[in-house]
Amino acid sequence: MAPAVTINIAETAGWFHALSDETRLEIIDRLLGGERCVCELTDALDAAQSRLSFHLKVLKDADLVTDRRDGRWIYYTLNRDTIESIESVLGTLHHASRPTKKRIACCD
Amino acid sequence: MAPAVTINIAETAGWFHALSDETRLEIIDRLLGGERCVCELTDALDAAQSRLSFHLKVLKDADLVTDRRDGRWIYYTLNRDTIESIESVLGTLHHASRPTKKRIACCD
DNA sequence: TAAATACATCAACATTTTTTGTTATAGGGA
DNA sequence: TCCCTATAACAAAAAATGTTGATGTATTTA
Repeated sequence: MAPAVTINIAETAGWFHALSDETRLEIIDRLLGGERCVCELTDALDAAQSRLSFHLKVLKDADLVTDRRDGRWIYYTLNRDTIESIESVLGTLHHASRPTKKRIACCD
Repeated sequence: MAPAVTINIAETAGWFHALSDETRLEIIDRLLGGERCVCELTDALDAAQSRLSFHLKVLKDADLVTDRRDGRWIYYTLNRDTIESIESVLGTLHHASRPTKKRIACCD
């Protein structure tokens, strides 16, 4: 069977893993409204600070958010470039050339 | 802070979870070429049958693939409708209204 | 310079997921 | 019918993940 080279498996798995947790999706959802500092997110999600910090790190490692410090606050922002990259992977899955015919043989 | 109602958190997390594993992405990558039976995938991925069966079930439960039986073989196919739904979630994230200005106050 | 604030990091633990090995079931051919 | 193959299902072991509480580190303010 032809090897598959369509997508970067490891990078893609990393992105989807970062997006596969409800807490992290809640964070992202809040960030849709613009940048937020950690304290706002802990309030909004009613979560312990260390818990938020853990999830923010996962998102940051996956390049889904960026942060900037302003005084004692650190503001997190959605990284729309990465989201665009993920969209394009899904586009690949969606629009990949369909098979021209059904299977002919198998397991021989 | 405004509650977020933009996406269905639980459903979205489920989809992304199914896509967050390298073995499952490999499977999907092979399915891009058309439907495949389990034995072809075990050969291609050099994975035990029980392992493949587990991951195929995860993909099936997430509605990312469908299967059909033909004699002794069961063929798996990508479900492009679901992929389309996931694309649309990402579109939401990507195109969500950007904030009009920087933060004004925080944590007071 | 000491105290307070905002956040990161670490270690311990519980829970969930994944892998592996084994057994069960269904279809096809002799 | 009996046997062989393809695959699902189950159970136990191994690995990964998330939560919590304690501690560390910048930064600001008194």
